[in-house]
Amino acid sequence: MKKKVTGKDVAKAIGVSAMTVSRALNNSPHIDETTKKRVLNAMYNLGYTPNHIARSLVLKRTYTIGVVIPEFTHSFFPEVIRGIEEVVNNSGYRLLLTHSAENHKQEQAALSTLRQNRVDGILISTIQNVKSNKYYRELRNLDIPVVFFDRYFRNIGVSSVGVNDRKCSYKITEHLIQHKYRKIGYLAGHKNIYIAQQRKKGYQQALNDYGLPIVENLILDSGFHEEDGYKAVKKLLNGKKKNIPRGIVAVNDPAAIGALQALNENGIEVPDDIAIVGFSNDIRGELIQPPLTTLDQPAYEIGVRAAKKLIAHITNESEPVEQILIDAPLIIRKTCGC
Amino acid sequence: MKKKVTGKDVAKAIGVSAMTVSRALNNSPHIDETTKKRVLNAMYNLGYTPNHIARSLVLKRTYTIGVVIPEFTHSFFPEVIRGIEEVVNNSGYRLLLTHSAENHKQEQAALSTLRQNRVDGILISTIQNVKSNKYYRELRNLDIPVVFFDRYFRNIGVSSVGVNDRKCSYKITEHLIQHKYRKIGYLAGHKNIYIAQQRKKGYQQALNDYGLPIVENLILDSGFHEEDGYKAVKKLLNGKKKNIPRGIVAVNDPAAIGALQALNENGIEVPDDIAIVGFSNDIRGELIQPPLTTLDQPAYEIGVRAAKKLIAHITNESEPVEQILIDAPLIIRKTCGC
DNA sequence: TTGTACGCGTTATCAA
DNA sequence: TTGATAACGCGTACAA
Repeated sequence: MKKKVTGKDVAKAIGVSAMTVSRALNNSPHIDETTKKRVLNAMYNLGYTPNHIARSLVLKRTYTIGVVIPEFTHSFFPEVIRGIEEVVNNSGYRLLLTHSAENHKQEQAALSTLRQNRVDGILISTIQNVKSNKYYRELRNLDIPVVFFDRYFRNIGVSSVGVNDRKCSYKITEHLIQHKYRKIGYLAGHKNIYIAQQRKKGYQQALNDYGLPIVENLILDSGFHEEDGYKAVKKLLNGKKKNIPRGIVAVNDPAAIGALQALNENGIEVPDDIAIVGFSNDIRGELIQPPLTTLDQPAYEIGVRAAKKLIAHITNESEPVEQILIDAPLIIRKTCGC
Repeated sequence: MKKKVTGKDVAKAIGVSAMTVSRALNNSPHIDETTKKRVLNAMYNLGYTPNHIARSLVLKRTYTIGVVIPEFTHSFFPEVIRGIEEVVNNSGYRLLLTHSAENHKQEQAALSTLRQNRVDGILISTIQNVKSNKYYRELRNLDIPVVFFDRYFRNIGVSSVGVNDRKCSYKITEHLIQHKYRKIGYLAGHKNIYIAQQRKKGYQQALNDYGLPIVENLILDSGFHEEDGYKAVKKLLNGKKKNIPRGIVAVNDPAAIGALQALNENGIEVPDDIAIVGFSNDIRGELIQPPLTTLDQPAYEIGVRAAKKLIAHITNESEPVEQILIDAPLIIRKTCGC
């Protein structure tokens, strides 16, 4: 294990001051070209690597962006990170990645880690079972800029980037209605999540706009995962016949996939007996039988937009707080039956 | 934007020295319990967050581990990261994530970034088109420990964690042989990648051990992606009949999935006309028609083992260099036809 | 163009 | 148990 070479070592090696080394490194105009070359040469020969830690300490900027993601397994977040990563790297920043595992304590710890590391800004997608947004309101008072992505809150003075859940949910519900479905049920996500609320509202508004009644019994309690959709449909099939819809709008793809499995197991033909649509364009939706009609949640773009907005906040003190909504295109496959 | 509170501020607020604050923070035994409580209280009231940057500068340790991954889209690496993350978090480290995008320049930049940030160690899965391992040999001479994961080199004095490619490839080839397949082809990955070489060797050795000839024409040039498998099989089907095998061992699942698509498009029944097996247990393998027989590359475990080994190297100067090989269990589904 | 002095926020060391 | 001082590696401000 070699000892680390410092700027001073480089300076000593060629008989200049540490400042000259620093100037060579940072392309200062106040340095002779010849001297600069000598320094650069010596750096290379000695295997010098600038100490970003020390640099950060004096500059009070780390050029590092912190990310908090709630889960890793789903294909969505890795894709978002790819988008973030693209922007961040091209802007000379680094990425410090943390993980909340859908757990409040871990999320707090993650935020604390990022702050201790003095990241210049934070991108966060919150955990799901948020009881109140009081905690997140405080992020506004943090000493560094924050941008929410995918899962967000409005009206708390923090910028966010997400899909236009309400509008898109409306769109896919409308798609079913336009194809003559009338009795349309809903597979709901967690009540406390803003996006779940919005998607439900979109579903309800579509029914409303087309003069269809909103039937509470057709709205099934569920969650965001396969097992949630699976259980909800199992329960539905064991319940009263009159509560069984002709079409189902699911809060997301995993829930739809779980539901589809339950339907398949019970010999119910999709879409002939019951149609079903999802939300998020999970990688499996295309392969499952029958292929799932869904909305393409543009993960990569969400990452890109969120990262850009955050860097704007970092760079420009007066960058306006904004709720950025991205449209999710409809992907028509087989489960809608058209 | 509030000004950041320092330890000095906390000290001043209650009339102690900065050292006392530091001691309270680090659970030093040389501090009075009452004083400690006063300090902790003041920290809370002032909203103090320790500056990890400054701490790292003096301690010469960042408690940060750097990761270089070659790609993000595939489901494999996110899962590895989950494993790494688990270990790293529970050991009081942080994760600095970088991305090489299968590109040599970006990989070098990533390593440079990590070194500049003075990470305590590096986990790296190398890019694919490596011409020589000369570059990676130099990692051994780095001033910090390195551990390869998934894609690695042997005999260059650096620890690594990966699946036992040769043995597992042997195992899945043997599976085909034992089910009476005789004319078995191979969909090869890149020549320069160690794991591709190993998998090919496993395939060849299985043929050999069972007294089957190794026919060069049955070994198809290919790559690691869907389109590579797709093209290779298209070419095969347009070529001479005698070169068409009864079974195909693919270097990995994406290649197998691409190949399967080509077979489907040409009306070739799998497994009745041609059987095919993959390697890596891609999330899609289960859903594709027919479901893919493959080997379950234990991504999470690879991440865990690699992170543990790295931390061992960091903590213990004389931790032995080791090539850790993990077994990939066989997952029998439909494409092998048994 | 180059160098010197100082400070960034923290901790190790030694003295009180 | 507590505090003063120096040091970590670098950049800003100023002087030469």
